[in-house]
Amino acid sequence: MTEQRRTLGALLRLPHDALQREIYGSLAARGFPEIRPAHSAVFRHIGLHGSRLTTLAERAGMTKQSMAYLVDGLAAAGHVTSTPDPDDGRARIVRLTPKGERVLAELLALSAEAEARVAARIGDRRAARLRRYLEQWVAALEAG
Amino acid sequence: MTEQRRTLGALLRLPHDALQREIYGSLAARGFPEIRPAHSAVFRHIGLHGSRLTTLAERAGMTKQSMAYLVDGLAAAGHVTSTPDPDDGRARIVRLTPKGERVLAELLALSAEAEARVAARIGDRRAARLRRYLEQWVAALEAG
DNA sequence: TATTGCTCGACAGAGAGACTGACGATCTGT
DNA sequence: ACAGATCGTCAGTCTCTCTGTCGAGCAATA
Repeated sequence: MTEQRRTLGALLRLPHDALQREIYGSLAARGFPEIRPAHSAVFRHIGLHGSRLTTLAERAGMTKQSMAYLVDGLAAAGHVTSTPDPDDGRARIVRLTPKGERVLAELLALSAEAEARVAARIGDRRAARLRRYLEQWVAALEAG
Repeated sequence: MTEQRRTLGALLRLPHDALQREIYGSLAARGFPEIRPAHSAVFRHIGLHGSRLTTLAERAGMTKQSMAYLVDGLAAAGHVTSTPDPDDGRARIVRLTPKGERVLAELLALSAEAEARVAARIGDRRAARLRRYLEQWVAALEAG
């Protein structure tokens, strides 16, 4: 059983990858096989009434070009629309379609279900603490 | 301050990415800019006396071709060698060079340093619990 | 021993997802 | 009115992963 010590990086990556497989596997089974993990950058950051491409890119921490690539894919599959901004001739507003909103809802639900399964495996208390510590870590990161 | 609830996936991904940036940034600063995160799949799984390509691929959960791509890069930069297996004419044994061993040592050291910084930010006790809960999660994953 | 089937690693090709650089169109502040 | 900043796009590149195919070598058996 000589448990070799894993790096913290690996301890984050392994559960993350498992979570991702679960969630996007279920999403595919529920009728959205075209949604890939990278698309979550759009769903996570898009506003209720739409957002600019540049805003999305900024929030997701990626280039406009990369975000455009993701948005194009989602637009082709009918999950978002991209319409001209009436207030700015250069800009376009990306909005979720009803189909896209269903996907977002599914993603949030699947995420919650996955978290509940984790709680079932390691215990409610521990799962709650795990979340809290991660939140604190993230807060520290964001503080600088 | 309307803290919106993040998914557990995001709470794993954000610290993971930050950790990765820290570690590979420092590694570059210490003279190994050619080592990229994907290469850790090799360093993490290679045995003390070398391993077969197929074994590495299996352990890393990727195809032989993908592992060969990573190994080729490391071999070109002098971090590993790939020599014929005397016991099996088909196989080749991938081994760390002294340079590769230095990289492995740096990676482990940088990982430990990063973990210590986390402990400094969220507290020793919490960091220890965080690691323990993640280990339990991973153990549960491996159990099936 | 000869054959049959499996395994090892390589070759070729593809695709996702990120990047940089350059650019025309448009907005904004002076 | 103009200079400079910003919006999104076009074109090209790179990393990292995948599939499919294949020749060479190993192992078990008829």
